[in-house]
Amino acid sequence: MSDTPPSTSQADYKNTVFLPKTDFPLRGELPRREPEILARWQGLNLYARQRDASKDKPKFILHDGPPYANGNIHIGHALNKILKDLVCRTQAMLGKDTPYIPGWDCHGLPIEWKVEENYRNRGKNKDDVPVLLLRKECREFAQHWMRVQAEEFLRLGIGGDWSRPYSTMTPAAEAQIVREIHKFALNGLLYKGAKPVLWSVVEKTALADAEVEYHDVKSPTIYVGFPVVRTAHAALADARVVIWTTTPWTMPGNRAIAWGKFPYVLVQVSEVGEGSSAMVGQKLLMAEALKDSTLAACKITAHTVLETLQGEQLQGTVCAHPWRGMGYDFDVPLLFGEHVTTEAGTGFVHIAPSHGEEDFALGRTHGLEMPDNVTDDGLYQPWVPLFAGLQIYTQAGKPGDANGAVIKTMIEVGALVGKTNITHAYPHSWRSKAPLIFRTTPQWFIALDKTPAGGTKTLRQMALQAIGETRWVPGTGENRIRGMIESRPDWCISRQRAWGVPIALFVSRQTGEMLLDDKVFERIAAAFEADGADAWYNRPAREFLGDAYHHKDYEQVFDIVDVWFESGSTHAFVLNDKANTWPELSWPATMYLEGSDQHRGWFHSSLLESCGTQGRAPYDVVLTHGFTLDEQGRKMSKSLGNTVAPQQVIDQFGADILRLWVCTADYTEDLRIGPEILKQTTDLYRRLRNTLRYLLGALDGMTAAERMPHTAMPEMERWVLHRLSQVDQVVRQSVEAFDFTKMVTEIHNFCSTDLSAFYFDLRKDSLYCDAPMADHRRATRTVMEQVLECLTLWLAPVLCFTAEEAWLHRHAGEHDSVHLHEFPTLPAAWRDDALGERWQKLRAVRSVVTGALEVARTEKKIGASLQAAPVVYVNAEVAALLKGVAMAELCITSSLTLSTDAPPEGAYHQPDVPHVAVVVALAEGEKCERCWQILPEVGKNPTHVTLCHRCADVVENLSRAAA
RNA sequence: GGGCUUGUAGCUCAGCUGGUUAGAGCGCGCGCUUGAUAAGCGUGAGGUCGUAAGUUCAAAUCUUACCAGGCCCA
Repeated sequence: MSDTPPSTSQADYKNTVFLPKTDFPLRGELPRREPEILARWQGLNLYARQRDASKDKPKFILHDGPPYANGNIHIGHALNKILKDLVCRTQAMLGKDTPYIPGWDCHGLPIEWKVEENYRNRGKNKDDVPVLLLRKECREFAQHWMRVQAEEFLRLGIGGDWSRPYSTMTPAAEAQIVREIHKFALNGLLYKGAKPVLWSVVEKTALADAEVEYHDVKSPTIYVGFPVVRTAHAALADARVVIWTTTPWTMPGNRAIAWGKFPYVLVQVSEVGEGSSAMVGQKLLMAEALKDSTLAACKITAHTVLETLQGEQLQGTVCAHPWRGMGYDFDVPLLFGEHVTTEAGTGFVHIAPSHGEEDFALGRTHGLEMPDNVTDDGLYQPWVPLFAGLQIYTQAGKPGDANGAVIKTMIEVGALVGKTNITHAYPHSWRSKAPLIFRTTPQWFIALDKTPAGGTKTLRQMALQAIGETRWVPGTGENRIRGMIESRPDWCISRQRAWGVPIALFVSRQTGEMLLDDKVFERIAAAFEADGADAWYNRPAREFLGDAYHHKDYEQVFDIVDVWFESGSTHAFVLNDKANTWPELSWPATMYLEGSDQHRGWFHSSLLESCGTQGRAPYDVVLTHGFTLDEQGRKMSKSLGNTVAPQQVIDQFGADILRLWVCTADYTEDLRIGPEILKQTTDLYRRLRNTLRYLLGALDGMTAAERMPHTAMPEMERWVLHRLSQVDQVVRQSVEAFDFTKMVTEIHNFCSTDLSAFYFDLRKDSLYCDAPMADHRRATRTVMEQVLECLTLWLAPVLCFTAEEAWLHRHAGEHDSVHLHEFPTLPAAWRDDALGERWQKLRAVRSVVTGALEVARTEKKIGASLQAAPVVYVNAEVAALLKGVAMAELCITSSLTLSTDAPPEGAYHQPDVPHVAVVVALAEGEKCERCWQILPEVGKNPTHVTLCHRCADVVENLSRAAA
């Protein structure tokens, strides 16, 4: 090295190479950096600036489905909110105004429970707590979790007006909800009916399904013979129809017997065993399939079969209640029951319409009486003959004296045929652990099959029509909700609870009719507007009733409305709100976007509510997503230990990783997440980040003067621009279809296959070694600048933090943000499909060369591809394709020879690329110290003996410029 | 039990109305590079398309059953 002039030392040549230079770090360190970016957005007041900048653009209104404010967010919440954010951000970048007002669902049972639990822990009984105090604590509880969840959503990068969210518990919301209820009262769809519910006599309240748990208990079961009094079938004239029940206490409520479509037998008892209740000579009717088990249970040891008949033949048969003449003188008809099976019992089911779901349905169909036999605390009502005042369950949750008394009376009248015990699953309260009873209670309903006042269609018909007029994404959602709306019963909207919006009505004590008076309704709504729904509890009734009515004539309804009715009304108090709190919104929403469970939930209730009050759906598009599962496709549960918490992902990887995960999975189905999938996501992220980083480094010092017009560019640069326009098209189409998977896949493959593995690799030589203002290099940097711009903008909705970081490295503006820009509008001239096809072929030829190089590498003939100087044998057609193409540059070899001669024996070729064969030779000459190409010319330049001509020129010019 | 729905390489996804040896990216193995370096390039190995019948000249693609999941109901 001593004879080499200092100015031409290797180290100095290295300094003349234009390597990528950027402060954009290789590693994201997202958990640390994202909060800084969030703080910057807050400082910029970004959301407000976005709204301001887009206020004249067409609106895309994504109405937020309110999560329930009672705990930290889980991965499902994260998925939902990220998808919403993706929709809003992509639509905004397409040129729409996308105001987003997040909301919360605040009323309802789970919160009420939690607050009650706090009381119990302090040794207090919730019944002793004034209702307004309870409601206050519920409100504070919900407020707390709203704040917590808002922070968590914000951290995910969800853009929205977090300073003005909506909630279902503001006075304005509660007032509008009550107005919506009144609309249903006035249009005639609201009515008072009855419904069987699971009732706790200990807590003196109905229980929701979620409050019920099942435990095995031992129950007395009795076989009772109902004497036939009228029949079309002569043999049955003096027979008894045998029913079986595990709840003897329901016998006073019996009003019918149900049969099934299977064979029955009439047997005559000829012998009974020890302790049998049956009597010799009795004729008993039971299902053929259950004969043996029934006879055995009733200890009937011998019998004769008198007759076999089909269930259908029982039509018209009527029994007497076993206690006829003792206050139970009504007829007990035999009716067909869809639910009757031969799985257990006798094939006859005792029907007590007040004490069972199916009993109730059958009773309604046939107009059976629904006696109100049981008090709130589990006693027979005073008017129940024989049993008034007896107890079904005690206040300790133990069986009372009712069952025993019923059985005793059955024996006395000779109706008991048999008695055993059974252990079976029975519903219990999950709080008091007391057994529950079915009890039919008065409730408020919205009628599905009634035409509202002034309308021409029933609510069900309107809803079905609205389903057809809505765009469902994916399309399968339409079937699902249609099936539900077609078959659902009337909507029961009342709940006997404290934490919610009361069904603020008055009912005449005299007629039972509800009071329908606009003025009364307006006073109620005005009071709610001022004080919230608490007004219903803390103001006297006469304040609402006014002078026209006397409060003693009316009963005030204190049931609260189903929370689904409330959330189903959000469109009314958010999109359409009277006070114009959110003037940027409008009704109906462009889109509702929730998990697929909401076909039964929010999509459903919003549809019914809106059809009932507005005659159409509150949305144009409904997008649904699946559920998050673990990597094995199992549902996540704490007990399985397979949950993935969003907080954990954010702390370990960053929110952008979670956002990218959403974009790699197909959200129309269930999505899996777990360690391996997250690792894959970080790998994808790294590729995207590195592509941005490389471009930022390559563009170091880029100036406008360097830019080159499209038409002056080399073919390869024009090909890249063509690819940009293709990707742009896919991105836009994917956004229109809400297909973010396709969008991200396209971008990622472009980065990987076209840029990193091809274009960047090939252009390193020009970028690093050409003179700064060489045409070739200018073209490269002009294209790279466009590529960076496109990638940053396309990725902005997905990697909202990383894209911002990249954007600011390129456009250092104190007040700028990538999120204030739209997708790039690319010149139509960039699109060149012929060029695209041509380059596909060129890359195929290239793949034969790289294949050949790989063989040479394996044989240790070469290491780097620049050591090679392949000879490529092609036919005339391929030769024409390659004419004018710098093949050595394309293949990153130091030189390359084309030949149309026949390839020698053993030349490398690939079956998928015909007429191309390659023989790898070593490049001749010395290695240029600067560009590393091996060329014969190296050593010929007296000043720069280790450089090629190009590099010597560049270095000369540089040192001249420096001097 | 009912309604809707899913099952393609280790992972995430493409495979249109049935038609040549089932594709991509990532990961993995091997090699190269050390001037994108906790990066980059090349190359290779991975799938009897959940299982089994059936329709058809031909099925991942249509039908049925079964198995394993998911959501909602009962």
